[in-house]
Amino acid sequence: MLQVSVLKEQTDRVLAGLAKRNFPNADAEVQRILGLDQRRRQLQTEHDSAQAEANKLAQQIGGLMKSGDKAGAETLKARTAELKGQTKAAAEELTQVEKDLQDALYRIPNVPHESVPNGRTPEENEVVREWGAKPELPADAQPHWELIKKLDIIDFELGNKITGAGFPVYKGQGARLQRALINFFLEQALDAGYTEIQPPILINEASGYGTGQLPDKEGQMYHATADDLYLIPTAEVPITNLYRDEIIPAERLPIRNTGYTPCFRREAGSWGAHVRGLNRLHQFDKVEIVQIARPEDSYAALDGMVAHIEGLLQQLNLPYRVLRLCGGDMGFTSALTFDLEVWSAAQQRWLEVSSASNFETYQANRLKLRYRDENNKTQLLHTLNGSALALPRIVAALLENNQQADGTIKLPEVLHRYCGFQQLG
RNA sequence: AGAGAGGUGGCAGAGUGGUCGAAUGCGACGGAUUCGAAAUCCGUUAUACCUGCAAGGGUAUCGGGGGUUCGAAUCCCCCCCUCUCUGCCA
Repeated sequence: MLQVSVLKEQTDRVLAGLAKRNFPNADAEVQRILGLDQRRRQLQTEHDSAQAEANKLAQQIGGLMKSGDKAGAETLKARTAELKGQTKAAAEELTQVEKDLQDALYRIPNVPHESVPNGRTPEENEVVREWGAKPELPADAQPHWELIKKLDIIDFELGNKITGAGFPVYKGQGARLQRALINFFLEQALDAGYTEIQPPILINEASGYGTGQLPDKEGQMYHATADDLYLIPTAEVPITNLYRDEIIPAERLPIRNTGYTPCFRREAGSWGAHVRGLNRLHQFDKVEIVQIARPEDSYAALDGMVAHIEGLLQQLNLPYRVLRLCGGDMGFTSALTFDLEVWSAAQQRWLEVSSASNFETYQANRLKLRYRDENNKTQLLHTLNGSALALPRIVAALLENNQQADGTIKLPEVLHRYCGFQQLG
């Protein structure tokens, strides 16, 4: 969430940013928050001064009791009772105001970076660059959902039997290709200086709030209600929450972590014509990269992450393009997001395989994730993350783009040593 | 899962109703001493919020929440977690 101080001191910038997101009623919401904050401070002052007097009286009463002055003590107690009523009333309203304030802040999305283009729909995202040539396919080329059936490497029917729709079973070369991709991605991240993390894939409620999945994306996560835990939608959640409530020593910055996890998304209401095959799943595999950086370094870090992801796609020889998301298409918590899309030759469309974002202090504020600056003052850090990469659509593009006339699939050379084979089929 | 013990500052560890935000030790930082270092000595060493131009002042926090009391780290209730033993188990 945003800091009240930012809303107060940079109101115009915030409002301009929210307009870029087409966020309704921004002005009224911000004014309401500033009003609540003012009331909060007022109540805090009232509470504190009443409590301060009560604390003093309690000491005096202690002294009187010791010296045996019962009557004097009783007199002071009467005054104490009065103060108690005051502190209690102030504390109760304070709790309510703080809750209202927090709820209101939770509803305000992050302020977009100045480079974020205007726009409401994905069509208005800015294409930053394109790489690679779209392949020429054989005449009888097929989409990946036909190829996987023919090759018998990914089985939706079986997944349907044991779990349900959107939980495919990877078999034989399909399973080995998954493992190979995961290893390739992890090794590449290690080479780039990231530290590998294996986090839990169930998280508690506090972690969900920390990175912003809760409260607004409640319905997107699978909820294990018996233990009140959530299945992670991305490794971002546990890996970033590692640093919740921490003050990081400056010399440890930036923190660069990577991790492979399965990811679980309910994707409620998002099933349509374009979600066949591997295009959208309830469970999928992903290697994530996460950075925690000083504010002044975070945009360079974001560029570095995008460059790293591009390097992966180039080694896989997948044509891709980099998009700078417009205000209307950006995630709630992000200040700037680059999406990377690969060309799916048989479907003749771009598939999103990665999203890299800088959240600035939006997550860090919830996480209470800080460091000490040169003046020894605690400051919020910036958090960033990106997929490097999500597997299913990579597999879809690899299959479609590399299908041969004889029905086999040629795999990019970089994967051979990880797979133990050079082609599928 | 059952029984027992316990959760205190960066760490270790005292504190069982009053001047305790908390002894002491270690660590860290600053200074003295030294040619320099070790040792020694002196000092500093949490976070958030309120107030103030500032210096400062105030409030809260001893796993979390609630309660008793003029006053709670200390007493009571609920929850969470850790350790030991027993059981179960990859």
